[in-house]
Amino acid sequence: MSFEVLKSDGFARYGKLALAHGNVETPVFMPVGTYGVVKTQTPNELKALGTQILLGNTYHLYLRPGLELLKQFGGLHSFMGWDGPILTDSGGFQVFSLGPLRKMTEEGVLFRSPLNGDEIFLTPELSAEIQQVIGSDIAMVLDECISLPAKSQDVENAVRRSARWAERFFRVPTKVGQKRYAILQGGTSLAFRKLSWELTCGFPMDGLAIGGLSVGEPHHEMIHVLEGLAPLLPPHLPHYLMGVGTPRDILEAIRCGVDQFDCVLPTRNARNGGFFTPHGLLNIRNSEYKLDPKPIDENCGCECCQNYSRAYLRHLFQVKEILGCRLATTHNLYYYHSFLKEIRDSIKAGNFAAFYKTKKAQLTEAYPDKWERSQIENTDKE
RNA sequence: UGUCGUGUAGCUCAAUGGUCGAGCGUCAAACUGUUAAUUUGAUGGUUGUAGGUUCGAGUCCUACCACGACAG
Repeated sequence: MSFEVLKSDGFARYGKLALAHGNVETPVFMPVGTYGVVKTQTPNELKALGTQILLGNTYHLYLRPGLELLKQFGGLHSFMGWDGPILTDSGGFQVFSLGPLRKMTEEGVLFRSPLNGDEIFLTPELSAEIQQVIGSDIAMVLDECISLPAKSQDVENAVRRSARWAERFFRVPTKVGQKRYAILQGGTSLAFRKLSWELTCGFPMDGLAIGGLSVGEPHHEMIHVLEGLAPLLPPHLPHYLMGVGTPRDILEAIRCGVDQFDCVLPTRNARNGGFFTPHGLLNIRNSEYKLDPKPIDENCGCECCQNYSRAYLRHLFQVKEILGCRLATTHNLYYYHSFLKEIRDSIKAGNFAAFYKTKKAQLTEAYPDKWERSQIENTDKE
């Protein structure tokens, strides 16, 4: 068994995932390193922050540096100097996010490279091949992700096409040591989510991902899907919620049995001056921090909070010095990894339910979603 | 002291005699399997001052003020 649930509390589980490049304790947050680098951080720094496994991207790595170079280096691990586990996304998300630069067909997706306009035809088989050359510990099937809200026919089409692509993906012979995850689609409809599972459950998967969430729907709709899905997810497989999310989203998803997460929020927000704290996102560029000698978070043990004031960090962003991006990324990843560790500890200790209750109250206030924020604004106006 | 030139947003500059704009700055907001150290929005003006010509002046005329260049 490569995945073992060591303790559970409701649907929440603490587990161990054994991969070719080491073991991973779950639930786990996987920082996004699209191009074979978590922007601003070295592998050693990532490890020190508590990173267990990284995410890389098939589509981007295929464009640059390309297969020839990756083959020459024997894969991404040795190329980037990271000896821990790597999960690669299949390029499915780019099908969705690259918008007008692509053309969908049943056979695959025709992309136009944003770099030089070259045509790239990404198929389930090619995605599998690229991920094998990359040498990731976990490869994802190529799926079709759509934005929400969507017409029910479009959601169903995405579910069915993703399943057909998954079938082709799993026909490609496995590479030794590489796990493969299937992906559920279905938008916010539980009926389509169930259909997606029925069409997918026969494939020889090592893990199951939930895709197509956090793509425009309100927080409570995402939670609704996760709650409905929780009893359906096969308990012996690791569950991966793709692209999610805020600390609050993650807490809720773990309650619903999710084991793995990835998200650009901690790293992207960092570069835009957004620091994650227990009290919400702190925008260091705001003038209220101009003279503030306090650290971002007094209770945080990261290098950034141990050594630098808000005033200094704001200064770094004002003058666009790279160190600002670095320190913010350091802080945010430390925050995410520490948060996940707290959750793992609470499940291990058998107190997840109580932990969830107090954290939920805090985070609901600290991280209201777009829909809730507009409610709050309307209340203020009255 | 004289001659010439220049005065428009915090800064650098636009604007046939016909509603003074832009970039940067400043202040905010957004960001969920990264096309993103990005994007969006807001703020910001007695056009150096005082007169004059004109239906109408940032623009033309006069004086003054400030700054710059050159000449003594």
